[in-house]
Amino acid sequence: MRITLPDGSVREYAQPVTAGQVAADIGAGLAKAAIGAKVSGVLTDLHRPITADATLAIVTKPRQDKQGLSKGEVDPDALYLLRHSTAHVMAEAVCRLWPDAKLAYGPPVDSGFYYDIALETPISSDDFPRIEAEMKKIVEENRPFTRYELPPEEGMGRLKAEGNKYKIDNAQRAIAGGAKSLSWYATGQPNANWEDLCMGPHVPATGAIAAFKVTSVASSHWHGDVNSDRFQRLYGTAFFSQADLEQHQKLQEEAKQRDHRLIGTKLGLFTIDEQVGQGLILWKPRGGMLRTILEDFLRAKLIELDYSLVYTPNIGKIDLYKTSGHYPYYADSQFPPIKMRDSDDEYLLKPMNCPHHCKIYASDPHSYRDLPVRLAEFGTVYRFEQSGELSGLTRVRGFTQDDAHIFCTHEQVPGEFAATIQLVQFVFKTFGFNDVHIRLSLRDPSSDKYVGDPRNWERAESQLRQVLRDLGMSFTEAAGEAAFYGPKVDFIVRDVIGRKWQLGTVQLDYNLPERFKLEYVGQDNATHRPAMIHRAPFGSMERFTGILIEHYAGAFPLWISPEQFRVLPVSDKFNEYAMKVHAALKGADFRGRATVDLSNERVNAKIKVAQDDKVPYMLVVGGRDQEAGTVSVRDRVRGDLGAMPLAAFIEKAGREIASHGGEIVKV
RNA sequence: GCCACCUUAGCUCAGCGGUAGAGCGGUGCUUUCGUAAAGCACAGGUCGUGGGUUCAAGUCCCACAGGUGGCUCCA
Repeated sequence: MRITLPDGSVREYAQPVTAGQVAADIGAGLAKAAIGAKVSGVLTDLHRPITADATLAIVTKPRQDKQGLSKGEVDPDALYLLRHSTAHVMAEAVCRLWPDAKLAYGPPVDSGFYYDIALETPISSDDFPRIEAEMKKIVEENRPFTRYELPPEEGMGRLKAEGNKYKIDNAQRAIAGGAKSLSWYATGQPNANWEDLCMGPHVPATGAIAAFKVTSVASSHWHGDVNSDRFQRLYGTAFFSQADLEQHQKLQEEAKQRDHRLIGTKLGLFTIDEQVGQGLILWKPRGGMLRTILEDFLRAKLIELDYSLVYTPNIGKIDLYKTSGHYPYYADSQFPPIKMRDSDDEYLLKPMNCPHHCKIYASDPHSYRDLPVRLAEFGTVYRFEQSGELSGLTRVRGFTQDDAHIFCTHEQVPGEFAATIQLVQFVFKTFGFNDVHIRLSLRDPSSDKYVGDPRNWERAESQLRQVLRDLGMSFTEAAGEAAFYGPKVDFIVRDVIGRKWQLGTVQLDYNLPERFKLEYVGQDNATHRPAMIHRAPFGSMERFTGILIEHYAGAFPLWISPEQFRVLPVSDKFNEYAMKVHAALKGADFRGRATVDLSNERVNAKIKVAQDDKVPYMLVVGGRDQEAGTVSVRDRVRGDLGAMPLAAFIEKAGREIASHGGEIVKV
C-alpha cells in the first residue's frame, strides 16, 4: 500500500495501517498532536485502518503560544473534529441529566456545534452549569471515541429496539444514501459506555477537548418542518485551549458592542415604538440625516446614469397585484387588504414598487429609440413579516427600497444588467464593504413556485451567469433562491453576530412585462415586449443603514456622519467665537453639519461626550484660538491635531468630504 | 407563527413576598476651566398590560403585548 504524504513523499505498508501509526512512524511529536486524518481528501478518525493506496494528511491540534492561544489560524478540520466530539460529550451529559432525552442530530457549525434533542422538560440557561459540570467529568475521564459498525439489518434492528425514531430516520437516510453499514461511536468502550449512532469522525479521546461552553438553547424542528416534532437545539462551542475560548468570548462581547440596535439607541439614530407597531422604524433626526445623505448620494449617481426619478403612492388596488401576480401569491406575507366604505374595492399597502412602475411605463407609447427606460424611486413597501422574524433595522415590516426598474430590449439586457451590477459594486466599494458574497439565485426546476416560460428562465439564467463571468466576478449559484418571476444576483453581507443579510439585488424579469402587456415599437415597426430589470443597490434603506452602523461601529466617515463637527469652547467666555466657527462651518461650500457645545462643562467633559457621540472632528476653541483665528482640531481617532487657521481646517474637511474617505474605526 | 428567555426612571442595570434603588442622562446653582466625565442640589417610576394567589406582589401563578436568541419564512 502506498501512502502519499502532503510533501509528496511516499510510505509503503504491507498491511492495512492507521493514520495514527503513520504519524507515529513520522515522529513522536506528530503522533502526539494528531487528532484525525484526511485520507484521500476525506476527514476520518485517526484510528481507522487505511486499506488501499491513499493520500494522507494528519490533522493536528494547533500549537500554542505562551499565553495559551493557538498559533495562526486553527485548521478548520481540527475544529470540526473537536466540536463534533464535544457535541457527543454534551449529548451524553444531557442524557445523564434527563434520561428520557431523545437525540436527533448534532453537527458542528460555524462557531461551535449544536445537538437537537427531543425532551419534554425545557432546558434553560440555568441548566448550562450542570450540563457543563457533567461534560467536564466526561472530558476528564479521557475516554476514547470507539467506532464500530453493524450491517444495516442488524443495526436497524437495534435502533428499532431502542425506539428513537429520529435515529432510525437518520439510519434509513444513510442506507438510502448508499451506506453499506451503520456506525456507532462509543464514548469509551462499546456496551460499557454511552454510544451514539454517528458517521463520525471524532477526535481520539475526550481529553482532546480542552475548553468548551454550552452557549444557548433554542427551538428547532425535525427536518426543519414546523408541523413536525419540535426539538430543543442546544448550542455549544469548543476550543483547543482555554485561552482560545476566552478570546472567542471576548470577540463576541466586542461584536455585541457594534450591534446596530445598541448603537442606534445610543446615538439616537432610530427607535421602534410598540404603539406605532412592530417592525416599523421611526428615524430620529440623526438617523434621518444619515439616511438623507445616503439617498442624496445615490440619487446624484442615478441622475448621472440617466435614470428617471419617479414617485408612486403607498397603496394600490388589489387588482393591480392580481395582475402582477403578487397577490394572492404572497397573501400571507402582506398586510391585509384595506376595504372601502362605499364600494367593493380593496387596496393593499404596496408590497413592491414594480407594478406601479410598470403602469408608469405603460402610460406612454414607447419606441425602441426610447429604451432603456430607467424608473427609480425610493419606494416604501410593507410586508407582513412573521413576528418572530423581526429584528432591529435588518428585518422590518415597513421599509424603503432604493428601487428602480429598467425596461429595455432583450438585446440590451446584458449591457444593462452589467451596468447595474457595477452600480451595486460602486456603492459597496464606496462604503468599504469588502466581505460581500455574490450569489446567483436560480430557480429550483423541481418547484412549481416559479412563473413563466421555462425557456425564458433558461435564457435569463444563462444571461446572468455570462454577465457575471464577463465582469470577472466570483459568485456562487443557489438553486431555489430566485424570485418567483426571475433569477437574480444578490449581494450578501453578515451582521456582527454572523447572520447573513441580502443588501443589494439585481433581478431579471420577463414575467411582469408579459402580465402588464408592456410594449415598445421596434425598428421593424412591430410591437415587442421589453425585458425588465429590478435593482436595488442598498436593498432597503433600513437594512443597509443597520449594517452600515455595525460596519462602522457608529463611527461614520466624515462625509456621511450626521454630525461632522462639534465646536467646544473651553469656557463660556469663548462661546461667541465658538458660534462664529460654527457659523463658518455651516456656511462652507460643503455646508458642514456642525454643532456647538455651549454646556457649562469643562472641555474634558465636552470631549468625552463628543467622543461617545462619535463626532469625527472636535474643534476646541479658547483664548489662543480666538486671538489667532484658529481652531484646535481633535480627530476622533488620532486625537489632538493642534491648532490651525479656521480657513485651513475648512479646506481640509472639504477635501475629506469630497473624497468620500473614511476608515473603519475599532470600537 | 412556533420554542426558550427577558420587560423596574430617558439609557444601562440592582432589588426576587414586608413602605421603590444606583450610575449615566435631565434641570438649577457654584465653578470660567486648553484635549476622554468639576462640585452640590433637585426633578423623574401606578416596576410592560390585565387577571389571580396572599394579611401583604417588581418579587409567586395565568393570559396578553413588546423585546432577544433560534426554528420556519423572506416577492
